Amino acid sequence: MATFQTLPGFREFYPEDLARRNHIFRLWRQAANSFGFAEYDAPVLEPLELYKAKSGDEIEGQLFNFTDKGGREVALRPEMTPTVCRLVGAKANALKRPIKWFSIAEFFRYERAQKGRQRSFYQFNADIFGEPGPEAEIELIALLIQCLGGFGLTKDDFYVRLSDRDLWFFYLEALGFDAGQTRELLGAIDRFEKMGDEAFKAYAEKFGALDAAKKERILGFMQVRSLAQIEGEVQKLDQQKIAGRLADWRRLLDGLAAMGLADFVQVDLSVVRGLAYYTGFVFEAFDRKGDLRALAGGGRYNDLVKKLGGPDLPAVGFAIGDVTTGLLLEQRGLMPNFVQAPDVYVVIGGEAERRVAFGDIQALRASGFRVEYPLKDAAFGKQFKAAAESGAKLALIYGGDELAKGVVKIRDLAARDEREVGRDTVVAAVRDSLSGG
RNA sequence: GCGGCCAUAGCUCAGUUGGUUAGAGCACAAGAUUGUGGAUCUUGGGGUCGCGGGUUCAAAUCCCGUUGGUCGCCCCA
Repeated sequence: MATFQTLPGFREFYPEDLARRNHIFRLWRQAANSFGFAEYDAPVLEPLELYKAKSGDEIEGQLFNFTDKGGREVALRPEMTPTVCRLVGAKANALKRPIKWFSIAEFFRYERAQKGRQRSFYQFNADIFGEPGPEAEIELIALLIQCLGGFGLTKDDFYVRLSDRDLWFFYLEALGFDAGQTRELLGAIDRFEKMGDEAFKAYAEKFGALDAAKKERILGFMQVRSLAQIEGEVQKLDQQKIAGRLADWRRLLDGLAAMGLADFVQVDLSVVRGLAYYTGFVFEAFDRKGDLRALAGGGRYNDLVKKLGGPDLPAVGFAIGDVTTGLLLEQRGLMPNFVQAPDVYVVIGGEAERRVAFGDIQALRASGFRVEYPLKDAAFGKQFKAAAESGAKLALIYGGDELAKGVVKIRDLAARDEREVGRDTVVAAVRDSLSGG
């Protein structure tokens, strides 16, 4: 038993694990590139204050934070949003609009691990700054769908639930609730799916029992699953602001439909997301079977850049995690089995043959072939076994006979046939054999 | 921060009412096999039975604590 253990919730990536992680990262990066997003990165360690400024003092309980040797209060980053707001805010006037950025990075949260959640995890983050209209949401939701669809996941595997915190604000305002009550109610709506009626307890304790008729309307609004239903619910309210939101909803849904993504999205006003800083559309991606936690989440946060000291800059973004994505791909059999087979395995007779083979091995590797050979002398039988197990397509045989004749034997391991070529033509012969197969 | 379950070899696990030197399969390594294949056979390395304490003539086994894992609650950026 090892004396030193991995810290709780932290992750080690053995080669097979890293191959899976790289596979996920590769497709995310490909998706972002095809959408014209630019990649950035930033420090893992940030001032603690950055997160407190965004989320409040309570956040400290969820952070890996400490005092550094210079007396600074610091924290390992639990998310990218405040950081990217700072980066963009600092240069906002010099950046071409729209600003479309993404990153793939590791994050840390001091929480108990559970299924799909570790203390260390990776997230793909994509954000658009400087675009106030729903065109930014169209772009991001399309990218989110591609970030899952790229693996072969279909509309039967996952979907994106769409909602709108602004619409909720206006709706509750029209029902006569003030801002404080509205915030509390949005928290209750967020918890309702899990807790049922219990979710409204906190509101009742603060503001007194919820009027039964209004509660009915709130529960009814949560049931809304289409634009037509939104229109039906709000037309009686006759509010200018709500009319504006409806126009944005139409543009958003029309745009997504025109991209052929209508089957991936579902209007669902029961989603509000717990985060108070979201200001408009919010969305979450879920496994259709529903046995995993959220795959991805995001929304509009028009006030955050300014709140963190930058200019007044509208923004939308989302994040998608590697843990839940990996679980879903495993469940659906979409995680490829990664084997790193060499092109060529070199079989070496002995000391003299090894010295000759080394020259050719170097030449083959310099030409881009993946070449392996036994580090120590071994019986031919064992070497052929190793060659077969390695998955190599070809074996090159450097034995006493070949050396004497100035040739190399090339064996096609699958076809089990061999030919001899002159030593000076080995690279060309290997290239020929591999391209022919 | 709170609760349920779990912990024996790298992995999956067996281990009798507490009783000799803790086992198997897989994996790994060597040999059979000094010029041809993923098989087979033989052999080998690998264990503080998570850790600490207690009960007992005797503990992998029973008790307490602790650490870690896992699942859930709170939270979820």
